[in-house]
Amino acid sequence: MTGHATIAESLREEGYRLTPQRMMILAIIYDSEGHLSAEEIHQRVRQQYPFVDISTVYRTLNLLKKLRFITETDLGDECVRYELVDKGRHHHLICRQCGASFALEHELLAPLAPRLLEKYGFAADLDHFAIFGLCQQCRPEGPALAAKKGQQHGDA
Amino acid sequence: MTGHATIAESLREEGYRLTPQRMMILAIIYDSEGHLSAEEIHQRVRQQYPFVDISTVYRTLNLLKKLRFITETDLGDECVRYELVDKGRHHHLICRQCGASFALEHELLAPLAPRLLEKYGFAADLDHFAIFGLCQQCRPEGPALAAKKGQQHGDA
DNA sequence: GAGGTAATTGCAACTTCTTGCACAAATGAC
DNA sequence: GTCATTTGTGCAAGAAGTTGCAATTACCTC
Repeated sequence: MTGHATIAESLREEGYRLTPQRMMILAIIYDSEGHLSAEEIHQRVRQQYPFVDISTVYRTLNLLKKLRFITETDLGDECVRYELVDKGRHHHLICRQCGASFALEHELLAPLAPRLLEKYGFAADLDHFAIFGLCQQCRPEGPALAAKKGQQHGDA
Repeated sequence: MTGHATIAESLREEGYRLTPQRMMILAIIYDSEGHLSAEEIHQRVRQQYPFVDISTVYRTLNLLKKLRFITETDLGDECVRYELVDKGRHHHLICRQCGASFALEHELLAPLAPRLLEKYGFAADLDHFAIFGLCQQCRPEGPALAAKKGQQHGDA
């Protein structure tokens, strides 16, 4: 059984029906390397089933999100993206000035979970965070030691 | 000079104009205790200036957000809320099952910033996080030791 | 205080995502 | 395989937020 079929089977075990639409959306997310937007998923689905509606895509994404098979991450302006949870936990550092995005391995955030559990009894979903800020290039006291202060090399 | 007037002055120093609309929106956010939605802000503004458009509210909120006078936080479904940054940094633990929200003091998250700066040269904006997960009541191995397993006391 | 200029606003159209509803189809029983 | 049940889908309308544009107005200079 291939990867997305495993998730599909779990869906069915939870009492949800396995429709071709759901299978296709799962397969597309599974096969994709990076993060997909709802619109991208919709377009790929339509290459096979041209009559699938965008509302079905959103409803399926919300279901998969609720069951925690996928994560939804807002990677900056106009970019909500979806990805399988178990494709490896990772997070993003996103520069609010230039929009650049950097990967952040899970290890740096991981210690937070046990501390939240211990202190608040709260089991945090640290699946896929997007942390905004300023990258090295855009910090005023950045690499060139404020030589470019006031300049921007882009705008998020 | 009252609090919101200080921010207004900063706005002007940055080259932005002080319009009555902006002053009012600032005053409303400043005077409010909790987190306000765009719609709430719009309604309060209209009590004084009935002709202010919702788009002006959104544009002003986006400007204040860009200048980091306010934070925008998604506190669960259908709830994007705005708050002054310097009213004290705090974060939220939000239960995805029952929707309950718990305050999280900044201290627990604060150590992250220097580590991101050191390791990635990234100056993170750790202003106002919303961390989703399961609260003590909703965890299967929660307070009553799995007695209520399978039950939900609400739905986010 | 008057005038010029460019930022800001209100309006309307638009995009993105959600929801209600009637019909279609996945599942389970026979 | 057929039938009944109940979930899921497509469509269209709606809610939330954004954008283009002409008119307004805050701010600077005189």
